[in-house]
Amino acid sequence: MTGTARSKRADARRNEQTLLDAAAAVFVSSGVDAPVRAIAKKAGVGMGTIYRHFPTRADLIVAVYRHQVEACVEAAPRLLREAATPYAALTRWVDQFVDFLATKHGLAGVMQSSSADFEALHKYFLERLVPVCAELLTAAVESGEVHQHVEAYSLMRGIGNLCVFADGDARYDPGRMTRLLLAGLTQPDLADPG
Amino acid sequence: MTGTARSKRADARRNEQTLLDAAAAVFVSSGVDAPVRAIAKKAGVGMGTIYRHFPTRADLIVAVYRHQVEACVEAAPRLLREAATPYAALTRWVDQFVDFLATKHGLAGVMQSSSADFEALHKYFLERLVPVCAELLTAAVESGEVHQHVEAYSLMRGIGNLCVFADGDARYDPGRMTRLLLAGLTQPDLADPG
Amino acid sequence: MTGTARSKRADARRNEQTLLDAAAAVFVSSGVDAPVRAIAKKAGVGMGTIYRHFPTRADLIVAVYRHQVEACVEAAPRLLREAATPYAALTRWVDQFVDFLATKHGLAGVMQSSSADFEALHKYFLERLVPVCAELLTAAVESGEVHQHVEAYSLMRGIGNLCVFADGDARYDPGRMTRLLLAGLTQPDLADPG
Amino acid sequence: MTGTARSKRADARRNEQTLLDAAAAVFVSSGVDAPVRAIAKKAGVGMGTIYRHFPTRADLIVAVYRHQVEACVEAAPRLLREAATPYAALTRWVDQFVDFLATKHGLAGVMQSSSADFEALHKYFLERLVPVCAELLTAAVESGEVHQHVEAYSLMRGIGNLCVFADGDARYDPGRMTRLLLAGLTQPDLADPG
DNA sequence: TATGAATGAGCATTCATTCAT
DNA sequence: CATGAATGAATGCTCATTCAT
Repeated sequence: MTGTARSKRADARRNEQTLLDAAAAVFVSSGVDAPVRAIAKKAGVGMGTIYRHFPTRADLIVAVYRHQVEACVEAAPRLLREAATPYAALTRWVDQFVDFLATKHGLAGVMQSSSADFEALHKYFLERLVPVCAELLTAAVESGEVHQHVEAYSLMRGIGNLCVFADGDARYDPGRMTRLLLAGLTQPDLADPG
Repeated sequence: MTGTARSKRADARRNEQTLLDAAAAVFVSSGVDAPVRAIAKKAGVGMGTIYRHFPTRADLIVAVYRHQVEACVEAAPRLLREAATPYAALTRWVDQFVDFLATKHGLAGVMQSSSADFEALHKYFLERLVPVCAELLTAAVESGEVHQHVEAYSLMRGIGNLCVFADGDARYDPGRMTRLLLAGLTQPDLADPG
Repeated sequence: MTGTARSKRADARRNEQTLLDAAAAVFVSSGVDAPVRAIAKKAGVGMGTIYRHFPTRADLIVAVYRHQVEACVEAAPRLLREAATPYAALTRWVDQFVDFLATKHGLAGVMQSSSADFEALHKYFLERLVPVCAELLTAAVESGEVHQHVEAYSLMRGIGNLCVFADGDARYDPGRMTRLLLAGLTQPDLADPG
Repeated sequence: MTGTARSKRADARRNEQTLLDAAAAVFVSSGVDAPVRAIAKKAGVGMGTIYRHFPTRADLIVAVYRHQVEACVEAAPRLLREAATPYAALTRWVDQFVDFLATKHGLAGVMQSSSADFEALHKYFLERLVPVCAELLTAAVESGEVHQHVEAYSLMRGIGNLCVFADGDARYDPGRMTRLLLAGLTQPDLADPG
């Protein structure tokens, strides 16, 4: 009995992983808005299977990226310990996030979408990442490295945006751009030119 | 005959302006992805008329925003003359561009898109703006204000990205973000934390 | 110009009639819930054409049956004038309505549905028919022929129900049943058997 | 062995009752068209179990309502004995049937349906009830109370129809309507108004 | 040249039914 | 025998695009 249940669960889990892999692949090539049919086809399953495992698209997207988001969350304390300074930790943390996000076609957009369909996704990303970012940011302010005030939410949004449409364009380097953005934070004051 | 032809052309021009005004209005309320039908209705013309004047959506979007893009292009020399420094000119130029872009629901996204559908749009924006941006950037480098090397193309893309999904989110300020990005350019060196 | 417009309108009108005929035919064979695709196919048009002419299913159903409903509405005064008594007028009016309704597979059901989708339909049928029925009923009460009190709404619902699933069953005669129902109204009192 | 078999059968019966109770509950809240999944969930069993016990939905519906249908069947002789007259017995019998049917969301509709899916259901209801109704009707004719000729089949269909869409509409009373229908049967003659 | 009716591909979603475990 | 995961047909609806008038 337990054996049967266990093997079924194992099957389902295996299948779920197949789904997540397929979805990840399709998201890369067609964006996170890719047709459910396309994902199902890639995974070699029926559409119903997708809906069974992930009732909403937001659920699927969260599931696809959860590991990497959690990895970001978990990386922060370590970076804060290991990096030379809080600002260095922030920089490396942002690097990691950018490495994750830059190739996820459309994720940045949907991650901050206010559409009801993506409510859960929006919440998940922000709830997990904003506090971590805030911690790093605060530490960097307190260490005297960051002089500009920016809300963690706003910074995350900016970083997310810098990653939009980044894949497939060799001439655009989101990592470089985020580094510059962070460098801007260290500026004592921004002269007002107008 | 000439008179008729002339007045016909005048008619056509008037007509086209009506179209552009209508499109601009609809773009504001429904984004640049708004159904052609909606634009035609707003303009009080048939859909065929829109297709006649603007075969692709990219053509229409370019036409709608051409004036403002050209205004950006033309503003650069003046800013370079009038601003206290080249960097100040660059900053004010970027401000102007952001003011334009940030409120155009969906424009930033579509402008950056590498989708074949928006090829023309993408090209137009970059062809017009990148050289101007390059000029300002070069001047700011030469004045010793900007220390970081960045291609104008890359910077334009970054600025454009910072404007994505900006409207409707009171907590995110694309102007502030672009200022920080530009501030990053003035940094003598970016310590490598990893 | 007028000519062109006129011919277009004529085309559209012709087309609309084709649509209504097709819908009526499909409603008979498959009920008023028939797939839009089926109606479109029967009419030899694309689905979009259906949606263009009749944005909601309720709109389509109303359009299909409007003539007959209006015929019922208009018949009442004449019947009241011509029939021997108000009760006779009521009877003949109900006969006419039953003749209309009995073959309209599913119409009775949807006509009284409280579903939001059929709101318009529901309202149309009841707003048109209940007042007429009330008039006939009142007259028959005042003439001393009808002794049982029944709201016109309730009677219409009952008559409608008696027509459900009537087509295709030779052994069930909704006309006969409604006659009996009406005959019940003339009864001075209903003994209470329990 | 016998003991095991017996207890297995007892188990099965218990199980089946659980299913029926669950189905009845779901039918009340979601109608007799409720998804199989919902019923299985309510019963705490897999969907396969439902299919094993009741291969078609009609089988399930029949099983759910069999007791009440049989109660109707069995009530007739008693009513015929106890009621003041055969017509009174008929009236009370119909009342009982209406009380049963009117609150079974969708049952009346499906019971009357000639759809192949519900063939078995349709047949069961009519085969059980028509003979009983015929008996009551004949008695009432013979007692001189009923003057109108109606086949029991036709009457049952009419009564069933009067119960359609009855729940959820406070302004429609199927009991009242069936009483009127029966009252119509007592009428000596129906004048032909045309 | 302008109009807008018509087309139909494309996508989301639900659920009856089957069958491997 | 029971379970419930998987399948995929069915259906509603939108909108870009074409083309007869």
